[in-house]
Parts: sequence; C-alpha cells; structure tokens
Amino acid sequence: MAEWVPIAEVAQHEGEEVTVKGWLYHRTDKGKLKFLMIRDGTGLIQGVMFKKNVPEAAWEAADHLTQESSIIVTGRVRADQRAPGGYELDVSDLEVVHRAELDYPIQPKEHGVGFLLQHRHLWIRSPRQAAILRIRATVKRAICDWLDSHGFVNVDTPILTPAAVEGTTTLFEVDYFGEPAYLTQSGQLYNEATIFALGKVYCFGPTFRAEKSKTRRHLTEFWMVEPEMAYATLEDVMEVTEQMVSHVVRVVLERHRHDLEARLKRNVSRLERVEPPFPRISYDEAVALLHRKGFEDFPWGEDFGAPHETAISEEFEKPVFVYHYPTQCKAFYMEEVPGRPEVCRSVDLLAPEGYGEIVGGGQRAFSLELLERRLEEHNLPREAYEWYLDLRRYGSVPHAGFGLGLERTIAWICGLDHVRETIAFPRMLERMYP
RNA sequence: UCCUCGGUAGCUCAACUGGCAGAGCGCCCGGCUGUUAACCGGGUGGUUGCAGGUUCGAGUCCUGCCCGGGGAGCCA
Repeated sequence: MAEWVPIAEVAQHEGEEVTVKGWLYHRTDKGKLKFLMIRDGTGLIQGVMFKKNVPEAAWEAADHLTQESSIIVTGRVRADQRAPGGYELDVSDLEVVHRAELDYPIQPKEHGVGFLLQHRHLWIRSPRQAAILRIRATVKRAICDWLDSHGFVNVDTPILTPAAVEGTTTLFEVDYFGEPAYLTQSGQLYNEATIFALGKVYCFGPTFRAEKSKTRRHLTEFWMVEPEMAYATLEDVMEVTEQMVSHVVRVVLERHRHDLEARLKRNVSRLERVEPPFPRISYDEAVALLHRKGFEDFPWGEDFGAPHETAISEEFEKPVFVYHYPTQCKAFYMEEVPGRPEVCRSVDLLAPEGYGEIVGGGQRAFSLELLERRLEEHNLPREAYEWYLDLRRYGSVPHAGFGLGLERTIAWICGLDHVRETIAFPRMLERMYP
C-alpha cells in the first residue's frame, strides 16, 4: 500500500502515489467520473475517480457512499488548477471503513445556529469549525510559550473554592461533603499567594460564572490565563500584556494565515498592525472621548457597556488600554491611585473592531489597612479572607497582574461574531447539550 | 431578570385580509469524463412547538405554557 500521509502534507508528494485516511465530506457524480471531497482533520482534498481507473468494487462502493463515511483512499497526487487547494488525488483505489447512515444532519450549506449547536458534536467536523479549534490550540500554546520563556511559573490554582473571589456575585454552587463550595471564577487571589513563593506566576484554566448573560461575548464556562507578578506595577502589566498579545497574534498569523483568510474570511491586515506599543488612555480621557462621540450623558464613575467599549476601540487601530477606572466599579483588591482614591490602579484592554474587553487587570492593594477597609465596604466575610490578609502581613510588595479571556481573544483573532464557536463544547445559558 | 424576534418536511424558508400546507436543498431511482453547496428528469417527505379558546372553517386570531435566536445589565 502507498504511504499514508496527512492531507495537509499531500502537496509535498506531487507525482507520488499516497493513501489518505479520513471521511467523505462531499461527493459529486458525473457519470463515469466522481469527485470525492475527503477530510482527515488536517485538511481537505478532492479525489477524482474515473470508473476505468479503479477496481469494480471500489467504483460500486463509491457509487452510493454517504456523507461522513470513513474511507481510505489511494491515488496519485496531481497539481490541478481546477482542484480546490490546487492539488487533487487521482484515485486508484478506495476502501470503505464504515458507511455512515444516510441521514447525516449537517450539509455543506447554511444552517441555523440553534440546529448547529444541538449537533455540536458533528458540527466541529466542518472545516471552518475545525480550523477555529486548531487556532485555539495555537493561541493557548503561544500564551504558555511566551510566559514560560519570560520567567513565569505555571501554577495550578483550585477550581473548587470556599468563597467568592470577587464578591458574592454569581457563582456555581456545588455540594462539598454537605458544605457549600463554589466553582472558581478566578485564580487571582491564589496567585497573589504564589508570587511570594515563585516571583512571577500564571494560572491557566477554566473559570465559571453563573451569570444569566445572553450575549455574543459570554459563556458560563470559559478559559482564562492569569499572570501575576511580585514587585510589579500597573505599567508593568500593560507592557507584559501588549508583548504577550502581540506574540500570540504573530504566531497565529504565521501558522494559520491560510485558514484565517480562506476559511474564516478574516481581514488579516488588521491583525498585522497588532505590535507594541498599544495606545494607553485613562478612564477620564475615555469618558471625554465618549462625550465627543455622541454619548454626551455618560456619567463619570460608571463602567463602560458594550456600545461604549466599541466606540472607544473604534478610535484606534490596535487594542487599546484604558487605565485608572473609578474605584467603585472595580474589585475590592485594586490599589488606589495616590492622592486620588476615587480611581484605582486598574486597566482593561479593549480589542479592536468592537470585540470588547479581552483583558482586565491592575495593581493590587499593598497595605493591610486598605484591604481591611475594602472588605468592609464590599460586605465580604473577613474570616474567609484571613489567609489573603496574611499576604500583607508578611513582606507585602507592590504587585500586579491580569486575566486574559481566551475565548474573546480567539473570537477577535478569528473575526467571529460569537465566542461560542471558539470552544469545542460551549456552556451557555440555555444550553448544556451536548 | 428585562427588552425583542422567532418555532411550518431531516435542513433553510414560503403560505395575502382566516378558505385545498408549498418550494429549494437532503435522501431514493435514472442520465452525464471536470464538479466546486454541479446540472437535467422522476420520486420520497407534515401531530404547522404544547394545551385550551373564538369560528362553518385556524399555520394564520385570542389566552397560557414550553423551547430557541439577538440584545441589555454584569463581566473576561
């Protein structure tokens, strides 16, 4: 038998007889000629099958072959401009591993979103969805590579937690041997402990929010990478963020340019501009900008909604940092701006093209006194935070960190209109199946 | 939780002012040596989301419920 090669590498075997193992994506019959679109997870290639070139049994097997049947196809690799992708397989033999039942629900045509999500376990086979999942893997890898090579130690923070990290908002409660426990919504507080042992750290895992959000930017289970650094400031956070994000975009462009352009119809020139430094504007400046752009009645002190974020990011070609938010709309652990306690040392990174906030971070409160006061103001149970307060008792340092939402970042890079396509099996309000 | 749109064949949708429930795709049969979601001919396919009401007659109007899409708030 000829050498088994992944479809992605078929072009390197021009003129040779090769075997591909995959699934039938689409078939077109033209009398004594058949076109078989074959996918194998690495790519898509057209097999051209002439009746006179294949054994009788292979021809008959192909005759009524159903979509998504698993097949092993052998043929000579040939360059042909008429073939999608430029190369095709001049088929000499075909073996049917399993003939799929004939009611495969997903056709190579348009479907409604609800239907596709109900069949997500099959939808991911479609080339576009598979491309997104491959890019997701690259994004994760690129993030870890960058952090690992810049002195960050990967620490796994717990998923089961005893209390709310950022207050008692919407957490998923689970039964922990008769006591309530909660699925984590951030590993940050634990990272603030581990930096005292390791210097620079990051956690990277799933987080859970039980909020009843029904928008293109929300999942109830999503992945977040959270770097945290000892002896670091808000300015350090912005520098690390822009370096890391730029690296990720660069790597994705390097490895997935074709998928981005051909499969996802992404305008990559927008991504090519993503290089440090990113513009930085203060919350005050952002509010002034909004006032100039038609949001005259936006009150100072409120957090931005989606339309505001879009309006701000429209003014810039790159992702933009907005820093020094009002203290009242950020979490209890934010450091104050010296001399201006009404704003805090926080920063959000807004992605271009209306993708909104992909990073939130800041410099953490340094002093025990400030933290104690904040816990009280936020009505948080002090007992649950005693260990956290210890961090300010034994060698407190200025420190800072941020969280980057993986799905939102991927949606932006891929140019998707909803984060649900960036994860294999999205968990959303109103949807837990499959 | 609120606002908004929707639910008709396996899929995407149509059906005027209440009057015989349809098309394209899929699938099945036949034809075709260059298809790109092929094309041509024939065939298959329905508890109109559920329950009740109005009416001679309801996919269509009314009430309630269920399910889903989009958005807001909140967030990454």
